[in-house]
Amino acid sequence: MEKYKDIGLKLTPQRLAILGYLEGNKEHPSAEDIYKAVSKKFPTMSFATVYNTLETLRERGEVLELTIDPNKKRFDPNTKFHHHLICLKCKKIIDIHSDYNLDISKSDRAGFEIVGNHIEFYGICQKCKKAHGS
Amino acid sequence: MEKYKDIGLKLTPQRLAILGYLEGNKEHPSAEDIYKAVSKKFPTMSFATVYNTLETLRERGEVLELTIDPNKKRFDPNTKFHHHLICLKCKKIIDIHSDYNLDISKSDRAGFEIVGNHIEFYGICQKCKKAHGS
DNA sequence: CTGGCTGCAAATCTTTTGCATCCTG
DNA sequence: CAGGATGCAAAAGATTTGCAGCCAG
Repeated sequence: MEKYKDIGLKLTPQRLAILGYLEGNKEHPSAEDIYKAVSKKFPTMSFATVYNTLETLRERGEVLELTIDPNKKRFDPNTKFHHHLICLKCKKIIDIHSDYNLDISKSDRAGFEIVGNHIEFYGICQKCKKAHGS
Repeated sequence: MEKYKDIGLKLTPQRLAILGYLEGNKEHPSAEDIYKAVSKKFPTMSFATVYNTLETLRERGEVLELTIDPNKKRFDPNTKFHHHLICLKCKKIIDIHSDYNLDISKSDRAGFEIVGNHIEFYGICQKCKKAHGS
C-alpha cells in the first residue's frame, strides 16, 4: 500500500477501501461492482468517488480499463502484461499469462508504430458448460 | 444484397441504405456514424432503426460488434476472421488478416471450451506520428 | 393482409460534471 | 492551511423501449 503515496495519491479512507477491494482482485470488476462492495463500508460512497479514483489510478498506470464488455467498462488491477479468456455466457474473465510472439507483417502494419497488443480468447466456462441450458 | 433476403430480412429502403453504407466499409463505424451517414438520404431516420437493424444483423452474424472503443460500440461488416490494429490517438482501426497460432496451455484454460479469439494491436498511425503533438 | 419495421419520444444505464464541504499531507 | 478529494445531484452520452402507424412480402 505504501507505493500509492509515492505516486502522489492522497490516501483517504475511501481510497484505501477501493484499493483494498482491488488488491489481488481477479474479478475484473465494473465501477458498479466496486461501488457496491465499497458502499458496505462507506454507505455515503458515491459513484463520483469511484470513477474519480479509478481514473486517477488509470492515469498512474495502477489499473487497466478493459473494453471487453460491450455494456460497461471493467477494471483490472493486474497491470502485468497479460491476456484474457472470456466466457461468452456469463462474462467471467480469466487472466492468461502465456507469452505469444505476435509480429505484424510490414504490409499489414500500414505505417503504424506498434506499441502493444492484447488477446481476447472466447469460450464457455466449465460452469456454463454444465448448465447447458440457455 | 440478395443474401439478406435469404436470412429472413425484410428489405426496407432504410435497411438497404444501412446495408449499402456498411458494404465494404472499413471504417468500423459507430451507430452514430451510421445514423449520420444514412440520415442524409432519410432525414426521418431514427436511432431506433439503426440500432434495430444492427442488432438484427448481429444476430444473423452479418456484422460484428466491436468493444474496442470504451465509449461506444463500433460495428464491423467484415465477418471474416481477422484482428485489429488501433491507433491510440485517433482511434482509427485497421484490419489485420494475418494468421496466428494461439494455443492456450491446459493449465491456463481453466476448463474453458475455447471457441475463438481476437487480437487487438495498439499503435500510433502514420498521420498521428507526423502530427507529433498530442 | 399481417407481422415485422419505422419513427418519435421517453426511459434506462453508464459515466461525467459542478460545486460546496471536508480532510490529508 | 491549501489543494486535492468527497458526495450529492444534475447532466451528458449511448442505447433501449413502448407504441401507434406503415409497408414489404
